[in-house]
Amino acid sequence: MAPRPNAGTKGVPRAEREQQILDVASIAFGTVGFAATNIADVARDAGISKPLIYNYFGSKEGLFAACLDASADLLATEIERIARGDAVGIERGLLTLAGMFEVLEDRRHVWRLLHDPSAPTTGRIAEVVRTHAARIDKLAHEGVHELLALAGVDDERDVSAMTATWLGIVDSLIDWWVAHPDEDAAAMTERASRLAVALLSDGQRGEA
Amino acid sequence: MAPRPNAGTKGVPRAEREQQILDVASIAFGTVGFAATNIADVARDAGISKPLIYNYFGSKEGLFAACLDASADLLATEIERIARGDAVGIERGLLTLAGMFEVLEDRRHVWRLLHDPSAPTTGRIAEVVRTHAARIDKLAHEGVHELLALAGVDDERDVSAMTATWLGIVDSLIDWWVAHPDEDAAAMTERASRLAVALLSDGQRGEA
DNA sequence: AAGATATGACTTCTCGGTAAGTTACCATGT
DNA sequence: ACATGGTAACTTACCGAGAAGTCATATCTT
Repeated sequence: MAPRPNAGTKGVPRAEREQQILDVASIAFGTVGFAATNIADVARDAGISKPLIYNYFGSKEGLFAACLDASADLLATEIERIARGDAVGIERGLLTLAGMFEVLEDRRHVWRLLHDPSAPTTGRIAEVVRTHAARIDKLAHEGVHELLALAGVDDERDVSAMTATWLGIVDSLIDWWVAHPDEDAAAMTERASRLAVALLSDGQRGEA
Repeated sequence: MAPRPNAGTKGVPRAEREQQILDVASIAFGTVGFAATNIADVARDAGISKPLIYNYFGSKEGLFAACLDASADLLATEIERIARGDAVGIERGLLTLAGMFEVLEDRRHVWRLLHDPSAPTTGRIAEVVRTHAARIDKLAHEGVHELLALAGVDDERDVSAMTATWLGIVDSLIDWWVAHPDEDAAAMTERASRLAVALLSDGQRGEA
């Protein structure tokens, strides 16, 4: 048999290697989505071979699910923590954003995995996504319900639409953040506050 | 040769057939994205065969580009029309939304084609997407710049982040609309106004 | 006859996934 | 000290499904 010059262990322990792979994969999945992500590319970018990924994660779906599992729980837990606080309305929203920026600081793209339309709608991925997304949606809905109640709006469809909008706002701020890597979590938090204040300032009143 | 029972014309003129295909394809691309869309499925759903699609649109990319071309121009033109009006701030935003709901009434999913991360980033698609997206982004940026100026915010990054957020708001409202097909454009417009008023109401002030 | 509308069957190629083997490390017995 | 064997970390080379894209041909209208 011909020798295989690159075979054999490189002495990197599994846990560490898995993390490297997850980092690269999260970026790929988060950037172009599940369907457009190529496992061979992920392997190349992670500096290892394709079978190692399959050895560690089983399948493309398994890899995607692992990316989510590694972070989504942290995220939901943080949001729940803030929900237990006594902030309401816009204040709660801004606090939540701050918490999310903190948690996502080094894994910004993970957020997008929760809303990847090209991800499978059946099987393990769907289940994992649904679980995490439902947890977050529930909290968002609760917060928005509170916020709208303060303004005298109670229609369930209004709350539903506003919840979707709130999640969309989070989406876009995180997307913007991904596009501006020099910004840190604290700066994003300040920026978000500044924009909220500007929107609610006297200049905007009475025009709607 | 054995006869091919389904071959031959069905008497549907090209223009009409193209529109049928575009309708089906827009939904597919808009729902699951470019990469996850299967041309054979599109053909089946449109009630015709795959080669006809290739005959009319040349390639998967050509089909995607045609979906955009058929609608994005209408959309940008409408937004430009509103931008030429004298509305500013939130008011301009709401008017723009109303115009978009009107234009998108029967082609709601098209909006998502403009932000499909799984679409190719080179070639004709990229060019078409960039052209249309740039046109809309420019108007959004302009409107947001105006709005923030009213509140005394001038930082370019703030404007940039707020523009992204605004587009995200539009995104999510349209997504919500897609998920609630019974709602018509007028109802969406009213809903958006109601939510804007609620957000800017006294109940929310002084908390940020 | 010509040209537009249409399709079944095919080719080609990408990409998820796998089989089988290679190298390094480490524990144990002598 | 050093063979021995077990295990973890790794790769090359390949397979097969399925999807993009094509070809040759058929049917309808004028």
